[in-house]
Amino acid sequence: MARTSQISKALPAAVEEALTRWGRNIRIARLRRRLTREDLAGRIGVSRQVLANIEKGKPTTAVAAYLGALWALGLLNQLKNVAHPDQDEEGKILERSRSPQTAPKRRKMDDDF
Amino acid sequence: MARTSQISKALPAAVEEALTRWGRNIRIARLRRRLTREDLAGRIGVSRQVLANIEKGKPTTAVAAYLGALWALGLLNQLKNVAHPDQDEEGKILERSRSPQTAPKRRKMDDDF
DNA sequence: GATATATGTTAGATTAAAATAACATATAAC
DNA sequence: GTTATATGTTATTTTAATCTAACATATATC
Repeated sequence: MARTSQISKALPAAVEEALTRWGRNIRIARLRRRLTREDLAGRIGVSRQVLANIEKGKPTTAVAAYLGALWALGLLNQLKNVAHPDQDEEGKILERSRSPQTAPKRRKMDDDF
Repeated sequence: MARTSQISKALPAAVEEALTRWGRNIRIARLRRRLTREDLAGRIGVSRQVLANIEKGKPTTAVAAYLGALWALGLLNQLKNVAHPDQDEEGKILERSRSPQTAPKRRKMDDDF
């Protein structure tokens, strides 16, 4: 990315762990399918070095490369509901704790989806 | 990333959709928590422009920025088992279909975890 | 009306991500 | 042993992601 963000330079442990595991799992899925790095990288649309970085859990790699790997492996569906509002229990509680329509504090694009 | 990968230039529809939804959900979670872009961006460790890109689902943004956003919102746990081998039904079938130890086709780092 | 705040948008500079290539190593097949 | 393949590793070049900053817009508050 260049000018590497703070987040990528000082990774929270939980993020680092998630990335490491994610990469490891992608590697296992690739090997199970008997795909070489070059094969899978070609299907994803990245160089084999980038796929190597993904399997290492490199934080500065583009999100599309990671998702592309999952996609090429047929595992993307698992990500569909990440951060889905219905599953955000804390967010739901916070929202409920505010008087339903009494808070005129800047509405606008709360519901423009 | 620079020299933008193929994957980021010609996104598979499923990946684009996943990213768009992901960004949208992050935005909703942020608003529910009454956090400004600047606030959340600060907690993540990115500029507010990068957070804006995330909420738009930009494919070339670093994966750590996306995961950092989930982390800062307390939603990272949802990602823990992405591509987990135990949940990779197709991969498990493929592995089982190979005679257990009869295939000497390059073993080596199948199990170094 | 005026003010403050959040977000949208743009521009320039910095810096490293990604591509490509070459070479090394390790295993499998012969 | 040799050959072929997969992966690891390094270097160079290209390119754009991120930062910072400034300005515009829209809403909320006064």
